[in-house]
Amino acid sequence: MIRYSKQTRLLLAVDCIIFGFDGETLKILLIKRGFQPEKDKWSLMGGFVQPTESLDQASNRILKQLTGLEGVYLEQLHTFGNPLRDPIERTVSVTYFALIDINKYETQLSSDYHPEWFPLKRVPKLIFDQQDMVELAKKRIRYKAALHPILFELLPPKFTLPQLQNLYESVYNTTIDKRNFRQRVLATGLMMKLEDKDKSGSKRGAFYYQLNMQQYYANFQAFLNFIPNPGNLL
Amino acid sequence: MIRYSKQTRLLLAVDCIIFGFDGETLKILLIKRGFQPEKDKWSLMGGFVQPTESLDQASNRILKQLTGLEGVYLEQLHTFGNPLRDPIERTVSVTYFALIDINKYETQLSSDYHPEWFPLKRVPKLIFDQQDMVELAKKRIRYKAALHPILFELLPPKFTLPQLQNLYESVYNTTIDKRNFRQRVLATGLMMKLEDKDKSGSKRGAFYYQLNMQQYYANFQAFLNFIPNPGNLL
DNA sequence: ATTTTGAAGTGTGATTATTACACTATGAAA
DNA sequence: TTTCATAGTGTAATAATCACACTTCAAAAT
Repeated sequence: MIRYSKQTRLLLAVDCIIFGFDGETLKILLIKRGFQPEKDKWSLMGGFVQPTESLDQASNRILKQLTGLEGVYLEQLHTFGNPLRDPIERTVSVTYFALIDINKYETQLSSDYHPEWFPLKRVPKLIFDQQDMVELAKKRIRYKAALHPILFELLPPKFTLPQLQNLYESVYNTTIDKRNFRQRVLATGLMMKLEDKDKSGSKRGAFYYQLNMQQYYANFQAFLNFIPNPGNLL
Repeated sequence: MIRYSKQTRLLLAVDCIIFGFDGETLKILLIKRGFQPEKDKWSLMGGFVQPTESLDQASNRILKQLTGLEGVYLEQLHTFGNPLRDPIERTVSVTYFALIDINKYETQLSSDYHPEWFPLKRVPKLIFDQQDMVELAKKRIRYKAALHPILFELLPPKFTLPQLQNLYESVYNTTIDKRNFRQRVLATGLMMKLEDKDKSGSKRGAFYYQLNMQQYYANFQAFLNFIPNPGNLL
């Protein structure tokens, strides 16, 4: 086999920042690392890129390994390549962030990794430079969600407007006027009102909505304004 | 030395998409590839990541190698890792895009690589998946410039408003009303009007402006609207 | 000297988007 | 039938955006 001689080869890993929303706060899923170094420390779910797989395939594999989920929102975030980030051997890490419906996850939990959900404000110390990865992912999700309807990926297929508002408020750590929020999001035409209500949150019940997938895909790249004064909040 | 045994190591490269603006059109800088495979074909400037350098260091090194420039705008774009993208040996490429002042470049040109500027509409066939890299870079620059004042990086320190407008019009392949454009950009407070004029473009001459760096850094993350209806143009 | 020329520069009114803000409706439980 | 907690609704004021056409300047030509 011909090779590019004299060049250094190195390890390539993929690490996933997995976001979920429990109705209250935005959380990320961490595992207890299963091997040395830093064994049993809290860590992002990750793994080495295998010889025949692409980076997207690797990240999907890793996500499925932990959550059992496929076909979820997964986007490449950034590649971290500081030469000393892994003390054992140089390893470059391509990070992805995933947005999953926390309910779908809970039923298919793979417990090999002792995974746990942590609210973003209470993320434990992480190994290597994973703290930076999480920070960057937080920034990115806020940035992107201010303009594009990605947060729906965190909700079940049927959701209520109060749920959606909670989600936005928790992502941006702010409060939004109910009337303005409803007007704003309904004006996008992304949501269809359903007949039935969610009665879990109140006696009166709140109407369910679901995404209009046509509109969703058509408008995904448009600059939608989901939150007031987004620039102030990032 | 302890290592992660049994994992495959692979080559890591950095490729740079270098943008410049000549006053007329937005261009990228390409080189004739100096080694096999695909020797002498048009290619992005790139190189392998060296054992002791970070990815940012590698991209800066590569950019300097070609242009002689340091301290220019350089941002990580995306990492391409399709296992078959390089036919010789698996090589993952971390791409960066650079925005440079084309005038600064011309004086320090390194000709070892037979570099040439190509208008974005007339980019020749590129090797491997570099076509995808360029497409993505184009999208990213449009996306980002719609919200953040990055295009100033393509202009000399002193520039005129007609120049700036030309730049925006050429990036978005559109025309913008002069009055609205001036109002819009001056309202950001990013620019300071200078005493002297550029007389090269007209008899009357256009006033030079320069960036107010305070404002520039302070407002960089804010969502500024530089072009009308950005969502329609991306 | 006067005129021509070509780009630079300027202001306003109409439309649209955004914001602030407070009460009523519902239905279960007490 | 009253209480309670959350769901749901409208409007007016303000701000942002858009469309649109003429004047100013200074060099070059006459």
